[in-house]
Amino acid sequence: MDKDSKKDLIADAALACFLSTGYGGTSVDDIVKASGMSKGGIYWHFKSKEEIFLYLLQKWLNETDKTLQAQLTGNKTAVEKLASLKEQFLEKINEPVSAIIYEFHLQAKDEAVLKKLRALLNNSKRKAIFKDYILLAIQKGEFRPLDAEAAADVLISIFEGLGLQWFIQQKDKKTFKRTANMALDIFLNGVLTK
Amino acid sequence: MDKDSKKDLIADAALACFLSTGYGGTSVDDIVKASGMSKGGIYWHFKSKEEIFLYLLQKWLNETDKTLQAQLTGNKTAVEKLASLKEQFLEKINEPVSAIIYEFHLQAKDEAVLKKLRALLNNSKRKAIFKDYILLAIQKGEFRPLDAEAAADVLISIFEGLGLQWFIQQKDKKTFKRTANMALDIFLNGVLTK
DNA sequence: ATTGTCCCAGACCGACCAGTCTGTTTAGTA
DNA sequence: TACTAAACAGACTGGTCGGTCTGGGACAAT
Repeated sequence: MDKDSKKDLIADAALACFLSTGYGGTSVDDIVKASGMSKGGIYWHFKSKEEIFLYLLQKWLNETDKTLQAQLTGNKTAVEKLASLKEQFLEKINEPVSAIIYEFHLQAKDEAVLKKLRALLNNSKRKAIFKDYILLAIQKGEFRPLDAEAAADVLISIFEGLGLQWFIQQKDKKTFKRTANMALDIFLNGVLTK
Repeated sequence: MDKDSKKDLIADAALACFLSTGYGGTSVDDIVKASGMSKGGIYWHFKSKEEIFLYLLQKWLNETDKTLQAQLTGNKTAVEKLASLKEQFLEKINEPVSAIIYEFHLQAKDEAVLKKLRALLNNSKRKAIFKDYILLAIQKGEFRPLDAEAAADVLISIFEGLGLQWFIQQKDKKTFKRTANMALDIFLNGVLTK
């Protein structure tokens, strides 16, 4: 039992709570119940609820970066990479992590906390991974020459937007898949060399 | 002074609060201060904080639908319409309404409230407006034939995603404009007839 | 056995917050 | 003027929540 295992246990329980009722909607006592620990225990490992969230976010960003890198690198074609990323995306679609980040950002009144949040998000390699993916595709002649940085942001925006649309609408998954497919179809049609 | 003017006065004050600190981050007392009214007055017009939010949301959705329709109908070309919509979008970008809706959705524990929220969102004509816009563009031969319903969702997702990216990152507006331009460029490149 | 430290349990506290209640003013009517 | 009901004002309440505090069990070291 390594040092951080208890910390992760608490964080995992907190994650489950956040995913179902959001950051503001879950009390520390909820995390107490979900983790099976006591309040004293939790506050021995973390100094505040916000710190739990930020710890959790960092973990999640790291993992996401890893899986993202796994999808977007290698010898496959750009189209294939994006398709496999889409599958990954559709599997994880029921976790409204983005919405929770926005929520946390909105209600954070302490400027220091906001600073930490921004630092975490900026430290994520997500954007760089997307950018490299696009640069490589351009280099290989798959994508037409374009501003890779901006295109990376566009791709991120598309996925974010899709995820949040799903979160709000919660219609049938078949319709949503159709929309996701259409999104990638339009995107690829817009960037592939003719 | 018509019947709803006071209601709207309260709602406007509440909107200002929500936009700066989110739904959960603003207390009814905040709205009291911002509106210049008393708690008794507010609760005479609204029966709960949630009701204020939903009233506000309805108002906002109606107005948004109107301006949207103004941008996306008429004799202009599809490209011109989208460009003017983009300008409108860039002006209003600092109002994180979407994020607040997600926040509200996340923390809403009462199922009845969620139902009302979904009903409001479904009653919005936004999607239909986008769909009609796309259908017309296809009919006029500007866009290639495609699933207008799905494409409408894609366009909405792009704008939503862009707005939330901006909300989180808060970098310089110039970079953001570049991204927004790139997004529309890619989209149009993906849907225009060749 | 005793001391000390790590890790936790859970009672407790002060702040805050949505909503209520009582009283008062204002506007309309007769 | 007298009456009524709408439209407030603001003190108050019950409950919740993040965080603290005290105590204690486990376990190693002396």
